[in-house]
Amino acid sequence: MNKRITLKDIAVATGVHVSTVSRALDPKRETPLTDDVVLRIRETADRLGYRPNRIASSLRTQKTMTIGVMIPDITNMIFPPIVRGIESVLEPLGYASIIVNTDSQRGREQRLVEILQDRGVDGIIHTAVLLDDPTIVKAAEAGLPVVTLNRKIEGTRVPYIINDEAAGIEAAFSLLHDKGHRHIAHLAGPRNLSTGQLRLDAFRASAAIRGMNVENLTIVEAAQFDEVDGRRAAEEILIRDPGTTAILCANDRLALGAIDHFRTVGLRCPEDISVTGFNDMPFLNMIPPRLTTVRIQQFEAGAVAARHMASILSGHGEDVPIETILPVLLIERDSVAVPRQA
Amino acid sequence: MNKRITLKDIAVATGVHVSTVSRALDPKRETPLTDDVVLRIRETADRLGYRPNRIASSLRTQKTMTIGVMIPDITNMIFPPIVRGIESVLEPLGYASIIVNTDSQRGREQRLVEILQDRGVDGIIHTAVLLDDPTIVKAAEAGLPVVTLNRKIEGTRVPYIINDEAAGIEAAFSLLHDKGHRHIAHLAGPRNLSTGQLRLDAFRASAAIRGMNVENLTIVEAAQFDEVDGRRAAEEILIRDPGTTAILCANDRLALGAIDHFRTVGLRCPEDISVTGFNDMPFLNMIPPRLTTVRIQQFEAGAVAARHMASILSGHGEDVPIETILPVLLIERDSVAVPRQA
DNA sequence: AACGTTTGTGCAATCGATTGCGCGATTGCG
DNA sequence: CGCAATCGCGCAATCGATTGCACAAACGTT
Repeated sequence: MNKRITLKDIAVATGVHVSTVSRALDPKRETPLTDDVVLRIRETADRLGYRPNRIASSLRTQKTMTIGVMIPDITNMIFPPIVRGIESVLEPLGYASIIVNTDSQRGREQRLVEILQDRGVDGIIHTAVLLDDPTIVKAAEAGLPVVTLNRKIEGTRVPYIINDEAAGIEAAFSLLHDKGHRHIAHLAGPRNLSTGQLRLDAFRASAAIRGMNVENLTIVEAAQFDEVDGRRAAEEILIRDPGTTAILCANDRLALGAIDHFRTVGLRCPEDISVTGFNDMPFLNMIPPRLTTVRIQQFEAGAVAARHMASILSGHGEDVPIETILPVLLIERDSVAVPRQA
Repeated sequence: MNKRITLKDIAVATGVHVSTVSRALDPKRETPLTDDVVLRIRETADRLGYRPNRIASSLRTQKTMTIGVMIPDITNMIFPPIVRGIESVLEPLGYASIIVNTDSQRGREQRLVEILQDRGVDGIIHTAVLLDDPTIVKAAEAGLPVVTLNRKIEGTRVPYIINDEAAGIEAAFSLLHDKGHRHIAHLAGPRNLSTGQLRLDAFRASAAIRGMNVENLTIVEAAQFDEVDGRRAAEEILIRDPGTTAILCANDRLALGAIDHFRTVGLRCPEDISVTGFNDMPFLNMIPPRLTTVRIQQFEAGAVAARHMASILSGHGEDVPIETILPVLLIERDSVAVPRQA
């Protein structure tokens, strides 16, 4: 167990003071040093295999070069690309990230923010889902750099990156409407999640601009963004309005569940009923009927968030826009057709 | 920006020395203290909202309560459950984890180990894939606690957790053989990845115990564990042995690719050719034909690895077994049938 | 030649928590 | 009642890197 090399070791080896070694090894050196000394120090440093102790450095400088990444659940397939997007930007800059899963639980989220702060993260990238979580807001107001994904925090200067949910819903709605659908139901996500609420609002807006009576729309809210609730909600939609010819779902998994329910009651998609999803998750194009859906830019969203965070941390916080809206893309596949009796 | 509370602040507030405060707040206190003092300190501590500075603590104790988790790629769906399994154990114990993606690149892996060591991680959990990566071995030999997943490191005392790959392959082989298949090909994974090699070996073994000529087996190796290579390799298998009635694939994605290729050449699965996968990845049961595959315990594997790591870190390293083999489960679905001309 | 600048380096404090050592006070025992 | 053992707590060093300040040497100026 050979001891780690420290500045002191190098200082002794070269016969200078540790402060000089520190300065010689500092890339953006403030104090002038003789080239000769710098060279000698550099040389012995990597001859001895010196690796700076980040802990000590962090203690002194109050910077850990670590950022916290809060996500609901890494096993949800839409998040890994976001994480990689973040790291694609932050890792080259020397930052490491601590990823925590909130499981969308308020209490847990609060504890995790504390944990991250205890560890002295330089900032937090927060892929929010809960519509109201005061913890992260408080942290931001206390001066911790925060960037959020999918979530606007009103009344603060916290930058946020969101996908153009409204445009995505509108594109899907437009497609259904253009095909001739007039009985379009919405299988909504949980209203306490930002994406659930936003997509619901967008759905109503799309209906409204086409002169449809917003009051009469069939809208059923799922409790979870999963297949089980998709099935349940789809069943309820058919009960509430048997004349439904198309269902615009708040995400792919709900759509998959809905289609599965239709199968059990003998309805075929898209012949009997059209369905659209949202997210375009991996392998979706291998599950029949290949779902028409809206693709969002996950990797890019993470990368943008990370770039903004990096700007803030390097003191250029004023350059980063409060709002960044990423474009989405309608992916037409096989789950939409003209309504049966048009 | 209100300053953080430190031990010194509490010391001043209660009129004792910081060392006393430190001891009073230490749950496993070595030095005896008056209950009164402890109480007063504890009380003022959380009145002031004290949160210990882990950085300072780490510097002094040489423990960061952080472990590094190295995985090939978090966007590969089999890894998120492993990560959650790890965290389910480590987080309650006060550990945080830094997750890094190696992308199965040797050079990258080496840099990442260094990065983790620079950050003073207390240990590394390494979900290995590359069959030979000297970096992690060196780190382990240098005294860093290491536990590996999916990978045995010969000649060391590094504990490893593996799924019972051999049993899984044997189960799949046995199923195919029992159905009457005698021309069973293997669509192997990359040989430089541990799972690729292990499953290939197991395939040969299964064939051998049934008296089949191991030399004559049709085995094609994919360069990547993905659908594209699955298609390519499947095509080659049919060229090499048109009489093939079943293909045992080294993982699900290869199997999916293979089936896709069969579709393009007019072969149906399972009517014309049977296929098995490995891993039982999410949503696999929604992709037709529902693949018969071998389920591995990802979450549990991560949890076990974490438990072993925790044991080592708490000084009970001698209690952890070098080898842990997790059972697998054959999941029979629809991609296997009796051969066409039996 | 005298004096003010620069220039290169050392000194020492600092970040906040931990911990071996030791001192004074209390307790126990004979 | 005296001495030793124990107890409770303070002192100060320590972890390793960073950085404001001081200081000496070298330089330039008049």
